[in-house]
Order: sequence, then C-alpha cells, then structure tokens
Amino acid sequence: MGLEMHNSLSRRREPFVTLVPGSVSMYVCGPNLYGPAHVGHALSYIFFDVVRRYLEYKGFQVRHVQNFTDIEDRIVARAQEEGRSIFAIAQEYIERFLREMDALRVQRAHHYPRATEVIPKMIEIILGLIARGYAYEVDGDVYFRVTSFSRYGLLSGRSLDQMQAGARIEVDERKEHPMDFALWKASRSGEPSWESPWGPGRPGWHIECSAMSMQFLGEQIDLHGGGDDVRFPHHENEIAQSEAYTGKAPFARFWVHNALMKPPVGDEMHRHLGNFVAIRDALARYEPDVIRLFVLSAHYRTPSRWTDEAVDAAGRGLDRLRAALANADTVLGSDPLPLQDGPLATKASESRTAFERAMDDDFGTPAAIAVLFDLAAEINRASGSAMGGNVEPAGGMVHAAAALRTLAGVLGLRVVPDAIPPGAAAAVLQILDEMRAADPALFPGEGGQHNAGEAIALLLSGRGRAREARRFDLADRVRARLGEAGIVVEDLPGGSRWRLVSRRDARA
RNA sequence: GGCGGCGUAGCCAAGAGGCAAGGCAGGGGUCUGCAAAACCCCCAUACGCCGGUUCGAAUCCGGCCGCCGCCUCCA
Repeated sequence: MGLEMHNSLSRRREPFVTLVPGSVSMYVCGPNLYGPAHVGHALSYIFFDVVRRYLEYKGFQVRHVQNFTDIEDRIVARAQEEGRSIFAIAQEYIERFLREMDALRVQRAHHYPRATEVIPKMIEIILGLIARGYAYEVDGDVYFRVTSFSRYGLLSGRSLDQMQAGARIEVDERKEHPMDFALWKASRSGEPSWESPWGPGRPGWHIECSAMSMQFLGEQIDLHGGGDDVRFPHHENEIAQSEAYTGKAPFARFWVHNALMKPPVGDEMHRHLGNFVAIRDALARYEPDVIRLFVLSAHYRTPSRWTDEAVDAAGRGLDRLRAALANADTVLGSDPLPLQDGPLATKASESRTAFERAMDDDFGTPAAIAVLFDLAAEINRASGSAMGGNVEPAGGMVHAAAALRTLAGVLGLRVVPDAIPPGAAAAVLQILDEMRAADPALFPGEGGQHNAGEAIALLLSGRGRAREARRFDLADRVRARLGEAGIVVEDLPGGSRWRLVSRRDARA
C-alpha cells in the first residue's frame, strides 16, 4: 500500500500522488516573528519534520520551504513599543527559532525566505491580479476581490454568504465586499514601507506565502502545511490569490493541517494570551527525544494537551526504548553473535512493514510508536535470554537493533541518551576521589586527568571488586552517589552498566 | 447563526462493522547481596447517553448531553 493522507481540501484521505513522480515540493507555514515560539509551534514543526523524514524514507526527493513572517501588524507594533526596528526583532527571533528547532532536531528547510525578501515577487503578483480584475486599489491599499474568485471558501468549507453572516469585525467601508482582504497596505506614519506602484506601503499577511511558494517551488506544489488555525483565512486567501494569478489549480495538491496543542490549563495556547509554554522552557526540562515522543504519541489531527504528567510519561517510555538498544549493544558487544539470521531478523522485517503500514495511513505516528515498543520488547526478551546463556533467540539481533534505530530515526528520535551534563561530570570526578580516599585498595589510583566516562568506568570496576569482597557498603555507596549525580548503575549477569537518567521532569 | 472537531481504563492514546493497539501508573512474580533494568502474569464484558440498522457496532444511522475550535491576531 502506498502513502495516503488526509487532504484538508477534500476533507478525505487520498493516495499521495505528486506532480512529478518521485519528488515532493513542500511548503510549511512558518512563525510570525513577533515573539518566542512555544510548544504548539514545536508540535507543528516536529510533525512536518516527520512528514519530510518519512517521505525521504520512502524515497522521495523533498524540497522543503518554510517562511519567516518578518513584517506584519504585531511586529510593527512591537517595534514601535520597543523602539527597535522590525529587522532587529525579526533577526532575534529567527536566530532563536532556528536554535530551538536544531535542538529539537527538526531538519532545516532548504529555504527560509523572509517576507521582506520577496517584495518584488509580491508586487508582480498583485499587479497581475489587478490586471486580471481580481484586485483593486483604494487609497494606496490593494484588496483581493473575493467575489471574483468562484472557488473562494472551498478549503474552509464555507460560502461568502455564511461568512458575511458571522462577520465579527468592523467592516472597512472602502472595500467592495467585507471579505475582501488586503494584498498591500498603504504605509502609515512611522511604519516601515516599500515603494510600490500604489505608493509607499507594506504587504498584507497572506501574499507572502504565495510569493515565496511560487518563487522557490513553482506555481503548483505538492504539499502545503500549517496549523489548523491558518486554514482560514490565511490558506483560503493563498489559494484565491495564487490560483487567480496563475490560472492554475490546484495551487497545492495536498493541504495538511495539524490540530493545535492545548496549554496545561485552558483551551488555547497563544502567545498574545500569555499562556504558552515556550520551547526554551520545555527544552530546559525535557530532552528533545522526550518532547518528540510526546508530540508524536498523539495523531497530528487530534488536539493534545501539554501536561507535566503526559510529557513525563513519554520520558519513561523513552527510557524503555533506550534500554532495548542498550541491551542489544550489551549482547552484541559481549559475545560476538554468530547468528546473523534468526527470530529477530524476522521480527525486524515485520516491524518495518508494520511501521510503514502505520505511517502510510495518514502518518499514524501513535501506531508507529507502538511498533517501536513491540520491537523493543522482543529485543529485551532475546537479550535477557542471551545474557542468561541461551543465545538462540537472539539470532538476528543486529538486524533488530538496526531496525529500531532506523525506524526511530524516521520519527527523528535518536534514542541514545544525551551527553553527560557538565554538572554530573564534575560530580563523578569528585565521587572518584572520595572512593579512593575511602578505600585505596579497592579504588586504586590518584589524581590523573580523567574524563567523566573514564571516571565512571574506574568507579564501576572498583565497585565490582568491592562486591566480590562483600563490601556492599562501599558498592552501595558508589551506586547511591552516582545516582545523586543522575547516573543509574545496573548490575547485569556479565557485569555492571550505567546510564544517564533521562531528563524528563525538572519540577523539583 | 454557519462550518468543523472532540468525549475509549487512574492518566496519555490508537482503532473506525468481526468481537478493545501501545505507553505511563498500579498489583503479583522471576532475576539480584540489595537495588535498578528487563522479563512473565494481572489491570475497560467495555468505548458520553438513548434508540435504530446488522448474524455482529467504539466503529454505520437518528436523537440527546457535555466540551472545544474557526467564521479577517494565530503553528
């Protein structure tokens, strides 16, 4: 079965067929740069990152463009409040956004055009629209004439009459129709402005995406994504202005919208409401993998709520996946496994199939994650058996571990833990000194420049000697002290192992 | 008023006609010097409520209740 996805335009699931076989042009609506991004943005960009990774996994050549809205009412307002230029504000938040996306391991788009960089293209489109009767100028403003575009309302599933009925804002009397939207706004005093055939002004919000999309991907694209909140009016308007200008439809073959994330308390997470969880704060408390696993554990069209309890639970689940890879490595490392084939090789290929079936079904990440857990359990069973002496069930372990890594990788999960944090590293060195002082015979050596990994290895070997000598007081002390530093010691049949406790709850 | 979504175990969350995935938490075991991890077993006769269609319904139809989003700020 091939990939099928829900198309907002038809409100149905459709087989994914691209304009050019084997390649995908993908445009995702980026953030307005008036403030920091929150976990709702993270959800959207993590999801579309998975869309891209999966398309690439399936062999598509993906071209991915995401805009930065650097000129818009809120940024202008903010610039005036702070006495800074819109460019300074945009620059600050662009850098921050990219840093945060990198931290979340969202693959960078191929292009991140800014609205202010494509103004010539916008003007070209607006001129074309006016020439064809789809737009008109009033006092330096230019509006799109919605009544001229018969398909207006198709994406959002409403008619102009319905929208008029519910219009909740004051109508600008200069507009021909209340729903006509601004393509270009004449500049007011103090606002940044650009020269245009209609005098100095600045672009309306919607035109940028049409301009960028056409400039970087072409007049028709395969996939256009964004949060459910931009379906109307933003995407509806993009379709109208783009298709009216090019005369080609559809502007985008597939419209994909993710449901919005809810805040810990309340219903809507919005920057202007002040009830958001900033990505920066989330990253301070949770590892990227924890955030990704949490986000992807709910289907992208189901609204989820960011709560400590739910994110913590994702963190514990992540530990489980990590344990499986650690077990696999232990088995593969300790005893060169002659069995290339075996039950786990079969399991690996079954898992790939199941994973693809889940993802082909409108990006069913929850089911895909279930496949990962199922595979992990199988690896753990076989590992336990192998460590107990029965190697037979571990045949094909290499393939199972590889499959787990690969499939987790499609979701952007690294599964391996973060590096030892500086604080823990310092603590480890201190613990080593402490144990050497306590019992130089069991913990020999002194001073020396060790890195944290070496120090832990020395501590564990010393602890092994202590256990053999039945000095459980010392052995337990090592384990307890390391535990305080966030390092968990596990005694396996073949020796001891350590791991970092996953960063998943820093409430304390 | 119009359009749309949601309601599944203590929590998170899949499933969309064939007899309730997965994760977290919890209980009981195995293993361990003790732990930890892992593994095994248990944990929704039940999917907001009421009807209907069907051999069979969380899944389809009708009605009702509750919650939410959008209808020119918004991922």
